[in-house]
Amino acid sequence: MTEAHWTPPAVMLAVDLVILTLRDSRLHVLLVERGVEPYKGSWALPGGFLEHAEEDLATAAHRELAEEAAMDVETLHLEHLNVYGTPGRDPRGRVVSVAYLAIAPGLPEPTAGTDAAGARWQRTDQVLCGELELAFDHQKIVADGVERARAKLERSSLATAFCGPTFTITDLQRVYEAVWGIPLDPRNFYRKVQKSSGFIIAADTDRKVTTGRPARLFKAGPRKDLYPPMVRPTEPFDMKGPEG
Amino acid sequence: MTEAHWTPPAVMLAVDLVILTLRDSRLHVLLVERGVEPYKGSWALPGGFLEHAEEDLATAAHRELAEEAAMDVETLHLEHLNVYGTPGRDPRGRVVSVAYLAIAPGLPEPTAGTDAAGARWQRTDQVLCGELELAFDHQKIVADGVERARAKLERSSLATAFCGPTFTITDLQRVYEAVWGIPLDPRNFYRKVQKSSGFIIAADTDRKVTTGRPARLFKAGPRKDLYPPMVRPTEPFDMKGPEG
DNA sequence: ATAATAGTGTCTATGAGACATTATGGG
DNA sequence: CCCATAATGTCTCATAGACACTATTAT
Repeated sequence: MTEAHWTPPAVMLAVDLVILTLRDSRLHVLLVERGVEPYKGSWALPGGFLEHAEEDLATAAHRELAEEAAMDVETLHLEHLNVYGTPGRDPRGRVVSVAYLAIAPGLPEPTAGTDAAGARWQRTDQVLCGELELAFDHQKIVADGVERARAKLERSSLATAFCGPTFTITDLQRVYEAVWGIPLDPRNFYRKVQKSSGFIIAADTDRKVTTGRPARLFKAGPRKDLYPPMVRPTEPFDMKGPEG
Repeated sequence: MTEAHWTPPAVMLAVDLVILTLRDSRLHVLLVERGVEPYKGSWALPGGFLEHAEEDLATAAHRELAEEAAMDVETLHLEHLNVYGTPGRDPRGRVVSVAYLAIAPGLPEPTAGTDAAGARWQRTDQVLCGELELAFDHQKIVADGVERARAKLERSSLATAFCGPTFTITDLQRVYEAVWGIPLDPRNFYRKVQKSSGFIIAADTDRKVTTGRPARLFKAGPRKDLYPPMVRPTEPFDMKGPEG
């Protein structure tokens, strides 16, 4: 706003969604197959432009999710992830995309919506290593989303959101292992989680039926922020590595 | 993108900057006095609209910083903070603002640039408690920026960026105390920081002149991510408080 | 000497990690 | 009985927090 009667340039605003879930003890991300140019036929994150100038960003995110993947999860909690606005990232012109992150328990198999040729769950590790190439800069967006999820497991009780309404402590451990990508000791995990006051509380329902001793069932506790945090192991610093 | 020949609506894109620094061992944020409507005369974060449709967001942020606060800190590292796009947050129409966060050592007293009537450093605690009301939703943006800074001190070596090129361990402690808003034990802090490999390294320059024993000088080490993190004390969870 | 700040040592409680052991179900 | 998984206990080491003490300058 340099001049009095100058009007700011308009840009196209889009939303992109990183929907993470757990399937077969592996972290998956929701992808759609693009039905229109550009990148027609490529896999991409669900998302799209604002419908009208007054549409709320979160509203647009939910709408795109329903349109492209036929998911009407009104209850899905979307969290702002980042903004991707490098000029040239979209061949259609100046598009600034606001990325949202959602994390949820075993979601249903998606079906392609009106705007997409297909929709499916994809293992995040296959996306991160480049085994499957995504449209636009969506690989970077997925990487940011996964890293955010990893960090959130440490200080928040988010992991319980990956599980169903009730779960065993082993179920919870699987979440941490899948998202962090490392194995954890069951005994120590058990102690740590139970000692974290307010994290999980016993559910007085039946136990989980399985081979072996039946496990107790728990549900998410009232605590949202964990203290002390569940610190994830990191390699120590050796004062000479290229990074850290 | 529902129809084939439908074009997305255009929105006005703005950037806002949360520039944090330390003055007199207190956290301060850079504010400008608005010279134009709306909110003319109110204090607000520096920022403004994109100049043209192809301008990069980070470029716009640096430009606004120079225009409004006469700061030509090209080297200032701006980090994406959040997006504020609630319809109605700006009376001029649909404005989506991308907030950036920067953290730097004792910056100079700002001078009002071409677009602002004034510029000054303001204590963040006075902004957060509402003692000074800001334009738009800028109080919320400041709160988000401060919380982000607090969290970053734990896992990154960011605190050294608040200091000059060399600093004493006490200087570093003042940073943590000011940002976290709590006192720390000097002896334990000393041990902890020195044991964190790669965090700080001794500078073989002179010692700091002061009354009392002269202090050793250090400079930032190569390590960017701290492990184990410098966990900030938090009140324990009592299973009944309204929050946690 | 005294004041003032820098830097070190020591003690204790707690948590992390490794791993043995017991408990409880189904074949 | 054996097998599989759940749940608990024990040991050791590292760290956090509290705080006494020594060191080095200026006045």
